[in-house]
Amino acid sequence: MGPTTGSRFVYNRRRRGGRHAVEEASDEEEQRVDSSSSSSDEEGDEEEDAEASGEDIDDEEEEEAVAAEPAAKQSPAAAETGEKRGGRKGPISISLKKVCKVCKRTGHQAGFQGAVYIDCPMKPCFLCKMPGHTTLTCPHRVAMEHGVIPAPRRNTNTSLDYVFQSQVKGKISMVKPKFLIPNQLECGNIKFHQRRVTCLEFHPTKNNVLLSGDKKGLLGIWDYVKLHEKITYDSVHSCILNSMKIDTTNDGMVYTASSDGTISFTDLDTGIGSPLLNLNPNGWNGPSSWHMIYGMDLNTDKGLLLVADNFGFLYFLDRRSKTRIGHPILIHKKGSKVTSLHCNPARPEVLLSSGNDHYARIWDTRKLEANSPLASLAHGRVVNSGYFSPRSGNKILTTCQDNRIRVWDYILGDLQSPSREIVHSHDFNRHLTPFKAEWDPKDYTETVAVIGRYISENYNGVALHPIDFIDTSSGKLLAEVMDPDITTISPVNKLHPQDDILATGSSRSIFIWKPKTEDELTEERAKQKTKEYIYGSSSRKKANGKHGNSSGDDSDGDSGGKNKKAKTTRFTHAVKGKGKSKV
DNA sequence: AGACAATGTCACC
DNA sequence: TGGTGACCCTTGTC
Repeated sequence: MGPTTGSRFVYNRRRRGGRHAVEEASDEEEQRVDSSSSSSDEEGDEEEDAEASGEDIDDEEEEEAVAAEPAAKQSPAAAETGEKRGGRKGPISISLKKVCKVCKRTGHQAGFQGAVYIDCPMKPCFLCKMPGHTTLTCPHRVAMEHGVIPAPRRNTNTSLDYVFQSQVKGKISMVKPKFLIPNQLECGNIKFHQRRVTCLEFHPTKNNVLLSGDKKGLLGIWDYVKLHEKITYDSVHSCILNSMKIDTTNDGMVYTASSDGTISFTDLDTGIGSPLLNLNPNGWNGPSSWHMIYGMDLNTDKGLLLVADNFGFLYFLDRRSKTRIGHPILIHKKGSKVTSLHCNPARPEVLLSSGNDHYARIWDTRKLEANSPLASLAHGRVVNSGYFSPRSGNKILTTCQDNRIRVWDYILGDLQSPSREIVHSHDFNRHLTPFKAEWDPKDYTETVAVIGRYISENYNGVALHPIDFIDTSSGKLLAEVMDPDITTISPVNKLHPQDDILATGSSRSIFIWKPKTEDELTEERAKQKTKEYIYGSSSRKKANGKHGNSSGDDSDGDSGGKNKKAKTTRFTHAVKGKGKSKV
């Protein structure tokens, strides 16, 4: 992990002003992280399919049965023949016949072949979850729309539609502003964090300043124009930093919510903070009593900080007196995590909560009691996030682990079922920060949302996980933003409140994207017709094959399984989605 | 290059 | 209801 030695991660291919763009965490920030730092008492017992995951395709069929020692890997085949896990007495016969690592049957193999992932045909589609086809042939993947299911109650010409037309549409511009997709990697901060990035927030007044939090509780502050100006504070929280909010009355201060059960109010210049709330005053007494805070939002009208924990309760904090107000109120199923909170931008007393109980709920915080939501929006699985639309507050956008993004067009209307369900791959949650679709705060029409994609696509022989821009009014995929050097998944994405800038948190790194310049656009127009929306990224133009996973990696990093995918160049199909344009 | 751990949700008992 | 084990495209370290 040599510090930077000429990090070959030179990201500003465009060399604007010759800045060097990518830096690694500086020495003093870099701490040795040993993998046994957290309790290693849960010893891994997942030895099973190590063998089956072999990816080479040479066809040595069957090899000898072997007498295994108790500690040896248990053969999947043995597992299939009813050999009990853990019952490891005596010799076990192991057949090394190639089996599918997913279903343990022979005759097919799931896994990456080059940059293409071959599904196990025995499983339902990984994307839409329906049986009968695999991800590769899923209609939601093949269709340009990327999978929109129109809701039953669309365009019914009822009085509700009339209300919607007159009240809502009247307030929002029908003329789409010129909208550029920030699809060009401008710069990156590699391994700025010690653990995966969990949240990002642009500073509302200090231009070019990005705040970031990670799984260890580290708070990062980075000026991405002055690339070297970056600070991390590691004493603010002791574990996952789940949410951040800059104080609206003092923009030098930030509220942070963490799985350590505290809310901190921290000075951005000094890193010195005071705990506003500690839900674990008695320390660790086991997981059943440990409070974690995920959802947090500020009601600027009333000067209230709203906070919710992993047991389903909502807490109020008075911003000025820094004290708790009232009792905690149960807003989701008792014992279940509240994943996000959002105050309506137009009516701050209206709150949207999302939870692990498969519901998003709307509340009136002025008369809040348990079991008194204004509405409960049912979802198929855990709801990762829910947001009101950023201007009118009339729409709702939720991200659910059933691989669907749901949109409600009008909160005063019938909320029984969503106006739209958009199939989108984002259901992985175990080792990644949960994906959250977020509105573009600059979009007056309140249609564009951004969300990272879990499932990979083969781009010129490289398996990449794009960041998707989605038209929530139609379900259309507006743009897939990716770069061949970013081979990791990008679950955390934030659009700048004013500028055409996208910030991405991917693993431990942070990236900044900008739209192409006018010159580049002109050049591109000459080549192919490009309309209002700009698709694709430089990656398309890069020579295929060579790619380079993360740039031949920065001397310490991205080695491992992912590279296998990235380096393999056998499959170099045409790029998917090329030439898409316009909406 | 390959093993493995970290770790959230869900089905099942 | 609480415990347990399984889990399809991870990521980074050893």
